[in-house]
Amino acid sequence: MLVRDRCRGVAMTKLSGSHFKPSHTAPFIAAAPFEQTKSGRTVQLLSAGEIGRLAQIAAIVRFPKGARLYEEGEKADCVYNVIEGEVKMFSALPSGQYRIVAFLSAGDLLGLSENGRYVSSAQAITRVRAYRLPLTDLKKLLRSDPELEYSFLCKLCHELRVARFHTITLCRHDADGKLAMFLTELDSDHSVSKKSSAPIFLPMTRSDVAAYLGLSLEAVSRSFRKLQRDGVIRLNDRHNVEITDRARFDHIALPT
Amino acid sequence: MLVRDRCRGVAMTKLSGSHFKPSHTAPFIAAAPFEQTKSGRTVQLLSAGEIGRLAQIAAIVRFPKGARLYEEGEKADCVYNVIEGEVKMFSALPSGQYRIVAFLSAGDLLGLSENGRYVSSAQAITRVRAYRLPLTDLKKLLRSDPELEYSFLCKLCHELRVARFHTITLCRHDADGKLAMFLTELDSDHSVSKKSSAPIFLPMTRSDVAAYLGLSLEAVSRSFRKLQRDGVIRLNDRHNVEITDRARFDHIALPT
DNA sequence: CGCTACTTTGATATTTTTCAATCTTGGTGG
DNA sequence: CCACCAAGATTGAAAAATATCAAAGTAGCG
Repeated sequence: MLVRDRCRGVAMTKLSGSHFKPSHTAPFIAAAPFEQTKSGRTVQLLSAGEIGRLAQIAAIVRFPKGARLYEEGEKADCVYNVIEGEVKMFSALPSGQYRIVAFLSAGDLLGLSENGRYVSSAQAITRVRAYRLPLTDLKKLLRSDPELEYSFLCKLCHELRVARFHTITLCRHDADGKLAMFLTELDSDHSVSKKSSAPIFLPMTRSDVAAYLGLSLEAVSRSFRKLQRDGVIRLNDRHNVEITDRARFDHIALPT
Repeated sequence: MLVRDRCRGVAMTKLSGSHFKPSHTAPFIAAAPFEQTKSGRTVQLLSAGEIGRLAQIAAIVRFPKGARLYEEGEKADCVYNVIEGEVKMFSALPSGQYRIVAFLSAGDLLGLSENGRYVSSAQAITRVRAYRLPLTDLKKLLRSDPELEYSFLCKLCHELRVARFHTITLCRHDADGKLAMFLTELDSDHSVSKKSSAPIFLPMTRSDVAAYLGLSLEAVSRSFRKLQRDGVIRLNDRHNVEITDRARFDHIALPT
């Protein structure tokens, strides 16, 4: 069943429990679990049953590039689970600038509120597909389903770790180091193997990187070029970076 | 029943469900809830029943000033709920420096793990009293008690918001502004009313403040003195600050 | 094909870091 | 009770880095 979301005019697919498809079109929450695992990487936290129950309250929504999922201060009524695409979560500052507090992609949750209102804004960096979970339904479901709730708990722990690690990146005072740590972060998201030499995809602009790293966009640009001049990375194009000298790169990315 | 913790040699009190006392000596988890509230402030998330069930698996532990609650990389077996005192959570860097990712006090949780190991170290800044919750018991309890689990969920959301706000503080490039935002953070923790002119207590050293704000300790010291020279704050002693010109202070603390 | 948004590059100014020395303070022990 | 000691805090001067301002170059999109 396809319905039209009156509020935002985006296409929505209403799911029923029996219709949802297993892998790419089912709720997916990615995180590193508490327990010891062999891979040590992020995994799908949801079991088949949990996916099914979540699917019953979920609707698929699509956002074109640049669309706002929600605005800071707006009344919070939904949580989103990203299926594909990239979202930036940011706060606007009085000066007119903005700071990005997180980049979110497949398997991530956003829309967690405080006092009934969204704490920051969310905007699609690329075309985005996501599950929309009405807050009232979700709350009811979580309180009746400890297993599912536990998965959400793990996911939040994971996000907390990521946010706290981000603060360590931000404490650095060298732009090259910040950028290298940022690239490492992106790299670890998308690749399972450590020694990935596959190009890293950066959907965001230099401005966004700057707003995430607490740098001016000029400093970001200069660092990209400097790392390239030094033979540490190669910029295939603005949004595709390859690490050409892993040893030197890792050395720069090592927190100082 | 008083038992001795063999691992750390600290005094422990074993609680039984019927013995726990209601207010200051019962598990306490502070956070701003999702829903709209009148105060908008952090509240005790736990109901009487939840407190009781949590108390059954909890033991009170005491740590002298400077004691380590746990070390980064250590096998994670317990979560702590701070009753009183202040704890710093930090990561050591290869250079020998350290970065503080969070200060924790009454009502806070710490010890959340990844892959069965603690992600950062925790050290008592003052004398600390806390509940120790064995991870296996806690997990079992949470999975059987959705209401309690929901409270933990809210707490994690709260911590995530705090951590993300911290990144906005770290993006500033002026030491005065960072310090003012930090003082605001401390102030909002401890006071319910906004126009508190009560002195702010800073249990941590200048080094700790620096490690939290991504500054050198000299810069922190200079900012304290500068704000005092300008009549914005007054340092009663190293650990007690009073805001003497709220308007100017707020202006400096406004994110830029 | 041209416009617009994004990126790059250059020169200067501001700020903090760093290194070094001195000063305070809180605690200890005689 | 006082003196001493060591950790923590402050201050100064110089060096290093990014921010800022300004201008020109690219690239994607309609």
